[in-house]
Amino acid sequence: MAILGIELSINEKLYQRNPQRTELGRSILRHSILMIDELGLERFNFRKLAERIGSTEASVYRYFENKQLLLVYLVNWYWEWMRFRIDMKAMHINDPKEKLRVAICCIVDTAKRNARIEFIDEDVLHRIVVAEGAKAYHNKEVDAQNKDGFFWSYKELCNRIANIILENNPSFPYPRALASSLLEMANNHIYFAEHLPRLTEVKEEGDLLKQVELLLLYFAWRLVFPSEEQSEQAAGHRFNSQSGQVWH
Amino acid sequence: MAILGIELSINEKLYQRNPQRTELGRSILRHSILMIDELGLERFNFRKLAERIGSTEASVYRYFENKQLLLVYLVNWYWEWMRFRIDMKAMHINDPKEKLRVAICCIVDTAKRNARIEFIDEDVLHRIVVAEGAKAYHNKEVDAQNKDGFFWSYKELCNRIANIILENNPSFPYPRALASSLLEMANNHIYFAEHLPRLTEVKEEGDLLKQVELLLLYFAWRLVFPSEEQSEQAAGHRFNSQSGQVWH
DNA sequence: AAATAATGATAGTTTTGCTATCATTATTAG
DNA sequence: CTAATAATGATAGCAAAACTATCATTATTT
Repeated sequence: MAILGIELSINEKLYQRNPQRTELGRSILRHSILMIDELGLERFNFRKLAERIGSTEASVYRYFENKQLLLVYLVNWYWEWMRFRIDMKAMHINDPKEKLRVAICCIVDTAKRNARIEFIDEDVLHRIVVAEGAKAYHNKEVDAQNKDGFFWSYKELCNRIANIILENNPSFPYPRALASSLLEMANNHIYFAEHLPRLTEVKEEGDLLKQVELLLLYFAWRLVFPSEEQSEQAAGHRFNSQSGQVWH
Repeated sequence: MAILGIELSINEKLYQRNPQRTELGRSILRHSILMIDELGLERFNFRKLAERIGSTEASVYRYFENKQLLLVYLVNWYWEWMRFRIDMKAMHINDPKEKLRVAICCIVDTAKRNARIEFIDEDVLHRIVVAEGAKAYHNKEVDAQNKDGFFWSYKELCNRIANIILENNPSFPYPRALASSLLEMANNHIYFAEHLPRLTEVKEEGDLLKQVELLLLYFAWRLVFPSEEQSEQAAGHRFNSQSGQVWH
C-alpha cells in the first residue's frame, strides 16, 4: 500500500485477490470498514456489503474467503500502520525515554487520520479495532492462522515496543508482556470508557485519547523505570525532567 | 446457586427459565460449557447442543434466548464465583497487602475446581472465559445489555479489587483501571502463552498459572506501592531486592 | 383427579454462508 | 486493432444457522 511512497505489506494469504489493486477491492475495504462499524461484526455480512457497494456477493467472495479473514486483514492493516508510525517517529530519537513516550503516543494516536488513503478511514478503522479487534485472534483457527503468519504484524509491533522498553531498562523482566498489555489496554480502556465506565478511570467526556495516553504513560513509567526516577513521573506535558536523569 | 449453602445469583434477565432449577437446565449448562470449549463459540449452536443432550432445539430456546446470552450467563457465573472467592478469602485478612496478594491469587486460580458443583466444570469454564470471555461484552448490544445489568457482576468484581488496591495505596490514581487490567491480563496472557507466545514472557510449559500470578503480582506491586516498598516486592518468595531502594 | 407446567416432536421461516455457472465487460498482449 | 485473458455481474441454488409456532405428551403440583 502506497503511503508517501512506502508500502505496508499485508500477508497475502489473507486475501484471494489483492483488494488494494482494484476499484472494487478498494470499495470493499472502504465500505466493509464503515459497515462493520455501523452494524458490528456479527450483523455484518457479504450480502449486505455487496448490496451497498452495488456489486454481488460472489464478487466479494473473490476478494476475501469470509468475513473473519476480512477482519484479520483490516486489523493487520491497522497494526502495520501503527508499527510504521512508531518506526518513523522513533527512528531519529536517541533518548530511549523519549522513544517510549513517542511509541505510547502512537499506540493511542493511530486513530487520528494521518495518511490520506482515500479508501481507509483510520478513524473508523480504529473504532473497529477497539470494538472487534480481539475477535481477530479469538477463534478456534488461531493456531493454524498463526502458522500462516496472520498475526506476524501484531507480534512484530509488540516486539518493537518491547525493544524500546528494554532500551530503557535492560533488566525489565516482562518487556513483551508489558508491550502487549499496553496495546490491549489502549483498546480496552477506550471501550470501557464508552460502554462500561465503571471499569476504568478514563472518562468519555474530555479528551479520551489523551487520558488513555496518560494512563499508559503512568503504567509504563512506574513499571520500567527504577524507582529513583519515579519522581519525574509519567504525566504528559510536564514531562521535561526537572530532575536530572540518573539512570544510564 | 447453592455452593456450601450460599447462593450465587445470576441476573434473571439473562435466561427465560432458570437453568439451575431443572435437570434439563443443568444439562444445558454442563454440555454447553463442554461444547463451546470443544467447538469454539462460532461453531457451537443450539441444534448441536440439543442433539448432544438428547433434547430439542425448541427446549433449549426455552432456557436461553440465544447463544450470546448463554455465553453472558456463563461468564457471569464465573465472575460471581471469583468475586465470592475473593470475598471469602479476603474477609478475615487484615493486612491489605496480603489481601491484594490473595485477590490476585483468586484472579488466576478460579480455574481450579473448588466447589463441587456437578453441572459446572470450572476448569473448562475457565478455558471458555479465557478464549471467549471478551465476546460477552464486545457486541453492538452492550449498552442495552449493560442497562439491564448484564455486566454488574464484572463491574462489582472489578470494584472489589479496586478497593483492595486503594486500601494499599489510597492515593493510587487508577484503582479501577488497574483492577480491570489485571483481570484482562490474566486471561490474555494465558491465551497468548498458548497461542501467540511471542506476545508474552509467560511460557506454556511449566506452571502457566503460577507464572501469570507472578506477572500480575509484579505489575501490581510496582504500580501500587510507593517505591520504598519495592524492595519487598510482589512474588512472595524470591523477590528479594539486591539493589537498595533510593527514591523517597 | 384435575389443573398446571415442562418437555418432546414436528414443521416451517428467514437469514447466513458459501459455491457454481455463464454471460458480459474491461484490460492487456501480440 | 484484434485476440486472449481477467474481472465482474447476474442468477441460481444449497446447506446450515437462528429462530418461532403448534400440538401432543409427560411430569408435577394441588
